[in-house]
Amino acid sequence: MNHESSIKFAFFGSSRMSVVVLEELKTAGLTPIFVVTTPDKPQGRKLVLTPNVVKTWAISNRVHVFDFGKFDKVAIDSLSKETTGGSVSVFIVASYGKILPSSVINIPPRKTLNIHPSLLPKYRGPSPLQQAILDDTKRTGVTIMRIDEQMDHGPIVAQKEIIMNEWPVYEDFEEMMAKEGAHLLASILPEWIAGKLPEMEQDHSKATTTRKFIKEDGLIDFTGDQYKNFRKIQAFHEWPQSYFFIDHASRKIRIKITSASFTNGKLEIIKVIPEGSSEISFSDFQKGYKFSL
RNA sequence: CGCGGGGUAGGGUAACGGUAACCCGUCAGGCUCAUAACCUGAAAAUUGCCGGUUCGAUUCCGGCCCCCGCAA
Repeated sequence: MNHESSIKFAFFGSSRMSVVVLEELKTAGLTPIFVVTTPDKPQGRKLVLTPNVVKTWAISNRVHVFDFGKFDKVAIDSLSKETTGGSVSVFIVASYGKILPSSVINIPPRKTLNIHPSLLPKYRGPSPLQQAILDDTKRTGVTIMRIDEQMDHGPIVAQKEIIMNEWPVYEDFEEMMAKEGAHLLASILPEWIAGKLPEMEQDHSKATTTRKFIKEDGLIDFTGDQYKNFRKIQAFHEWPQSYFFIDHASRKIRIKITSASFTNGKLEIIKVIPEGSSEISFSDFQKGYKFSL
C-alpha cells in the first residue's frame, strides 16, 4: 500500500452503508487513520451484545476504532489528541446515525465532510434513499458537503447526478449510491485538503426533508395504486418491510412481502414470509393459505 | 433468562387423544382439434429428534435441533 501521505482522514460511520464507503475508499488507496462509530448494542432475538459492522470492519482492517456513546469532554479530548499536529486533516462522515456537535466537526483543519445520497438540498434527513423510491424521483444523485450545525445544511463541495431507470430493492440502491459517493469523495479529497476546492451554499429555499419511517408505514393496501405499492415494497425492503394481514386458522397473521416485480403495469408478488413460517413463493402461499388478491 | 408462532406426503396448508384431510405438483386413464382447462383414478407421510403420561399421541408434558414473527 502506497498511501498518499497528504490524504489523512478519520472516518465516522455506523451502518452497512458506511462499510461500503470504507471499502471503496480502501480500494482507491484511502484508509482512515482512525474510525469512530457507535457503541455495541443488543441485537437479535436473544439480544446479544453485538459490535456494529463498522467496528468489525475496523478491527479486521487493523484500524484504530473509537465507539463513543456521546461526545463528552473525554471523547472530544481523545479526538483532538488523535487529530492534532497534522496527523488528520479532515473528518469524513457517512451514515453515522447521530448529529455531530460543532465541537467535533471543527476539530480537523479542513473540517468535516459528509456523503449524502441525494441531490441536496433535496431529500435532507434520515431517509433520502427510501423517499426517492417512494416518490419515484429517478433523477437523483450523491452530494459531498461540509457539515455545519444543522442537519444536511452545510455548503456543497461536490455533486454527481445519477439517473435511475428502474427501482432496485433498497439495499441494492444503497450500495450503489454508497459506491458512487465514495468515488466522488475520493476524486475530490486531495483538492479539498489542499484548500483548492470551492464550496457552495445550498439553496435553502428549495430544501425538502425526509423523516424516519415507522412500522406502520409498511402496511400494503392492495386496493391502492400498484406501482406505488411496488415502490413501497422496494423502498421498505430492509426496514420496516411491507406487509399485510390475513385471517388464518382463526388467527390474524402478518405476511411480509420479501420479493416483488412490476412489469407491464402490473405488480407481481414473488415471495412472502407468513408469520410463524419461513419464506415461501407467493403461489405456494396462495395455495396453502387459500388466499387470493 | 425480552415476548410469541411454527416444524405433518415433492411444495404449501388442515385436523385431532383412537394411525391423518385439502390445494398444487407427479403418474395412469378419459373428455377434447387441442390445452397450463375439465373429469376419473393412483402413488407418495414411521406427522423434526429423544424421552414421559396414556389402553392408545400427530394431538398432552419435558429436553434438544432447526425456522420465523414481534420487540430492540
